[in-house]
Amino acid sequence: MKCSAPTTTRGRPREFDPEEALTAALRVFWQRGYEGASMAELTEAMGITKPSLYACFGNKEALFKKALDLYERDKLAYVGKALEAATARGVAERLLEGAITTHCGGSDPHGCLGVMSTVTCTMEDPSIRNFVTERRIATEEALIERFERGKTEGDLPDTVDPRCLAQCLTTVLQGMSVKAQGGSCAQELKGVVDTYLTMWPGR
Amino acid sequence: MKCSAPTTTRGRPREFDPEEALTAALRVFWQRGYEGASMAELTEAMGITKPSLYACFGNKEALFKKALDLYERDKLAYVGKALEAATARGVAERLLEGAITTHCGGSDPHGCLGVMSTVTCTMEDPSIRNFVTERRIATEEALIERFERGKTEGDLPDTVDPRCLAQCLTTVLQGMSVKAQGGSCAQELKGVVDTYLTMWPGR
DNA sequence: CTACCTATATACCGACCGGTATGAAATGTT
DNA sequence: AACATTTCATACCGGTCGGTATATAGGTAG
Repeated sequence: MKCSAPTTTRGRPREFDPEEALTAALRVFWQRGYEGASMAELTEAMGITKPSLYACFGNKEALFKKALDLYERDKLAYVGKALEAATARGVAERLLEGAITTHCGGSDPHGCLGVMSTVTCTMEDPSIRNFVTERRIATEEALIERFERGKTEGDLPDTVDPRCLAQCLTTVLQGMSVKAQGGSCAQELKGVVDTYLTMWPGR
Repeated sequence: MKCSAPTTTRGRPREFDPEEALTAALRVFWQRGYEGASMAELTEAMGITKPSLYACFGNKEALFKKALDLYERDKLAYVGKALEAATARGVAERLLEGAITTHCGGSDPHGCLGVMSTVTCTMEDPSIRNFVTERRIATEEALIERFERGKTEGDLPDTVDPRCLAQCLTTVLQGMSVKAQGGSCAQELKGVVDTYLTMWPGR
């Protein structure tokens, strides 16, 4: 990978920090979407010129994938933590509250980059679409397995299908992202979460 | 409005049907989004040339608004019908099932044009964003009022807030649109709907 | 028929798109 | 000092974007 710092630095040293630049790029993609983010806007936010960007990150598509990686690692870390909750209900609570703070929080753009990409990249070239879809399916499968475990542990009634319950929860989470992007405030989403958790079956 | 047929037809008659053309434009917007739909693609799908489009519909933004009007009138007619159900649960059932057939149905593009526009037009000029937001809020308010009525009629427990319940339901509906656009099939959404309706409070 | 009006088709506009060629500047190596 | 290597800054590439000027074709009104 070209953007990783080689052990022996030959040639003119790079004048910017790739991680900082990638963080800036992530923010642009986050609020403009993949197509909506222009190279001009990206380079300006990253504080570098286009040739530097292409030399370090490849092209727009590769930059987006790296930004999405960073996004999942930093902003979606709460998902992994949520799966470690003691009960199925605890998992749902942590996911829903994490979604509020992450997608409706302080200085970051509202809404989920993954959801946004799912919606906008329906017709994009398959490379980037598959990249987004894989991540989504992976976390959903992890959630299903967690609820299957919860069912064996008595967290969920025998009547509920763990797969359907997991998909219902992700549906709510994705809907919350839409609402956040549409301008809903954290308080409004809090009401949705509380209502949904009241309806939640089991412990 | 220029595209309405005047009673006395002077000048060369138009060679296309504006409603048919608008239907074709709606389909393009539906699967490409507002920004993703190019004028070239639109004119080709509509079977007319660019000057004809501009003369009849104004510009891209005006065309999109007219298409969104048509969309709500034709494809979202089930929403108005759903509000006429006898009970709050009946309303939810009709909305959720209508969402499946509409957003995951046969020949039409998957997903909801309104949700898609909400997500993609976050940064668009305010004119089109407000246009989308107004529609969304209007239907949400109607749903809230319907659930408030349902609560007085005993459809809902005293413990639930009709506003929060309505917003929770719209969250699920919007999430279903995301899932449909992401490739989920009707059967998968059916599982979500069934699970959610099982959790539904009251009749 | 002539005058007038409107829709059509073609070609074009400046602006922006993602991406790159080019040459100078800055380092390590010899 | 001379060279190899890498980054930087500038200017530029063909293509597409939304939108339009222009001229012609097809109608009604008189």
